[in-house]
Amino acid sequence: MVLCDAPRPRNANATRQAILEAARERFCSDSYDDVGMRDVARDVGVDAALISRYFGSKEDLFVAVLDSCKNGRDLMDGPREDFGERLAREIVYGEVMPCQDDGAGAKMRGLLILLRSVGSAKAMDVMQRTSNNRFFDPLAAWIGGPDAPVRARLAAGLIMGMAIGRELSDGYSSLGETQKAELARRMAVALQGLIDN
Amino acid sequence: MVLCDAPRPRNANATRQAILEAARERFCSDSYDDVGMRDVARDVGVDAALISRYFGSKEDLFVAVLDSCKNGRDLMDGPREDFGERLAREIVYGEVMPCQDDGAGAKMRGLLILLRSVGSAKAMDVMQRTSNNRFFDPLAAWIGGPDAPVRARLAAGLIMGMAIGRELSDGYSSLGETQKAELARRMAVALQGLIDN
DNA sequence: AGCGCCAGTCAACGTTCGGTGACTTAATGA
DNA sequence: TCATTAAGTCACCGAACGTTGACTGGCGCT
Repeated sequence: MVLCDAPRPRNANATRQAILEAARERFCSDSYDDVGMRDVARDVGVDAALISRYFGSKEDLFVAVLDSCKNGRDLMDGPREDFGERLAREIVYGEVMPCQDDGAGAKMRGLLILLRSVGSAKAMDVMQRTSNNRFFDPLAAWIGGPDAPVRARLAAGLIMGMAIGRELSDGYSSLGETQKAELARRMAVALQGLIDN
Repeated sequence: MVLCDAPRPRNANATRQAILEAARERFCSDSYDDVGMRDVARDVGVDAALISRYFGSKEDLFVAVLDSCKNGRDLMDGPREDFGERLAREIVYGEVMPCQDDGAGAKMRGLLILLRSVGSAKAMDVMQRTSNNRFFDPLAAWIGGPDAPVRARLAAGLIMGMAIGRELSDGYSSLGETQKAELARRMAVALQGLIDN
């Protein structure tokens, strides 16, 4: 999305930041393979060569984007007894997708980016590292207790799977409003059970 | 995997079938974008042009592969009260990945292929159609009852998410044997709860 | 044996990709 | 005002992709 046709003021830091944000937006809505350097460059209104210059390689850009996202830890702030409901609401209703700069879904952004690029061989290394450091491990630490790693995997699995199912089902568009509410309710219960139990 | 260096006997049907199987294997272990026509062709020991000739386009080949897989309905054969445990075992332990021609994971193959290519923009259309026709809908029908679609989404979500988590965690290699068992047990319980409840 | 058909090959096309190095242009300090 | 530095552009590379059309060679039929 080109925001302005006027020539960008020559400010390396600002441009670098703009590239990072454009890339973040792209990686939020397309997989690693489907995001092209030229796409990101066009969004910023800059030549693609500049991205290589600032960030090195595409993979480095991807890492920088992931680092720029809020830590997965933020998923868990809020009362523990609401965890399931908060997450379920965030996934079933629209706050996940849009990926605005500071929207309600900001805390989901890192996870969303990871989900988008699941299956991309080129991004696998980065993904595995990041998903552990930023998502599984914090979640397990937050859950606590002896079986925390196991329960974290389960909770994360349900969250990821539902987010993907949402993609596959085009935002659960085939479900009516009451069914959607029921889906959110049931997901909240299941999720809460996974971390409480 | 080239099985034989001797020139393939001139049999269009057999060759077509061989291409289909090689493609199925490829799509099982790599995403749509990461599977190249030349890769498949090399596996069969045939020129890539032949695939275009037989199947039309890459997307058509992908559709043909999905059609050649067992219907998702097969996931559900077996006693209903074992559903959770069967699926959990299949996902936590190794039967999903290998994707041999007639292995125990054969019934998971269609789902696995779908999961691999989640996120690929080029495969999205096919994926959405297939995942509904072959996976969500049969599962909902099997579950039955008023909230079947909702519960099917949840069960499918957990299954998909755990399968993906398995990818991200390199086969849950960081978990010990007892933790793995605990993971399978908890997943079985959660899954069973989603369809029974 | 000769012929025609068809499975399969080959070389090439046009595109797109990520990345590089040389260039131009704008801002800055003396 | 002018030279220097850094920001940004431009043309291009080599590789990979899916796909095409012309070609080749072996098989079966008469």
